[in-house]
Amino acid sequence: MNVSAKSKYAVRALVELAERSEARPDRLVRLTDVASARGIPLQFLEQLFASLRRAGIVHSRRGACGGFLFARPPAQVTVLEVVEVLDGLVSPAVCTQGECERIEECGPAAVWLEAKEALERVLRETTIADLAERERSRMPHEAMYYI
Amino acid sequence: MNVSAKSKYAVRALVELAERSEARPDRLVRLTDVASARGIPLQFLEQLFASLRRAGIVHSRRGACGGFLFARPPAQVTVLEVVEVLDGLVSPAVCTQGECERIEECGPAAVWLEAKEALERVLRETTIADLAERERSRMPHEAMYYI
DNA sequence: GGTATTGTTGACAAGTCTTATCGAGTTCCT
DNA sequence: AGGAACTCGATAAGACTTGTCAACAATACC
Repeated sequence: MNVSAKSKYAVRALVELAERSEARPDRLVRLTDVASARGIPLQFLEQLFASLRRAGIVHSRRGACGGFLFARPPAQVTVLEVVEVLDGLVSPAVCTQGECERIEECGPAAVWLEAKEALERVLRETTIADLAERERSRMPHEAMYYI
Repeated sequence: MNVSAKSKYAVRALVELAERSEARPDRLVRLTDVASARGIPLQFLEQLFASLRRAGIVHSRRGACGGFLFARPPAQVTVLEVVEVLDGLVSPAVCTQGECERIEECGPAAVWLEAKEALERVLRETTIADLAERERSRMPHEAMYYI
């Protein structure tokens, strides 16, 4: 009953990406910078962003001056979406017995389903932009200059 | 982001235990019977019930005519409690960085915390007795006779 | 064009978690 | 005492997590 390190890393990295993209909309963001800013193993982060790219959450460009940027505005990327890409479907539990044909009558199954829906609701209502906003309002960065 | 098979097995087994204890309050329930009734590997179930016993959820007696019974009424045993005994604390995520001293300002951490609370709320509001009740009302057992 | 820079891909590996299985030990009824 | 029934610790296969490594491909800049 845990969100994996993958999802946690990815959410933090996407918040960093959102901040850097907003500060310098003209250029792509290198993973090297994100990794060192947030203390995430670079080569692990590359794996995560490859998945995010395939899922259509970010775009990338190779080569010098390459990097990543959001495919959609961060306000349209929910935490739930990120978690599902990296951890698979969020479903606290499915019936252990494969051939359970009376799922409708199964008390335990109903609880797991309710739990899943409560969890999804929370994660779906928060976007990457929300998190970036929260971070900015609570931790005004001295080193961040607006030109 | 999954409840382990341990918890799912345990909840189902506890529901069975509640039903059998109610039907025959005078005698202890053998795990052999629970395991075969619910299709749970017996020796795996023994492990789970050893944990439940240490956690004070059930009592046991060894030897002939031994078995298990609830230490408290099933109406006072929540699903959350069972899951926490078997799966550990239900916390979707904690900060990946061990030495994160600004937990209060961390946007991502707040989301994980909210998710955790939503999940706990659902699991805490359901008891084993509720599940046994649901099962009884939806699946009236032909073989169950009330004297 | 050549070269440095940057993302892409796949293989691999240590550690941990899950899901059991086994056998010896312990307790209690008869 | 003897045996039935439950208890407990050790062990283990397999999957998953969390990374690491190395070779490769594309792009910009000189």
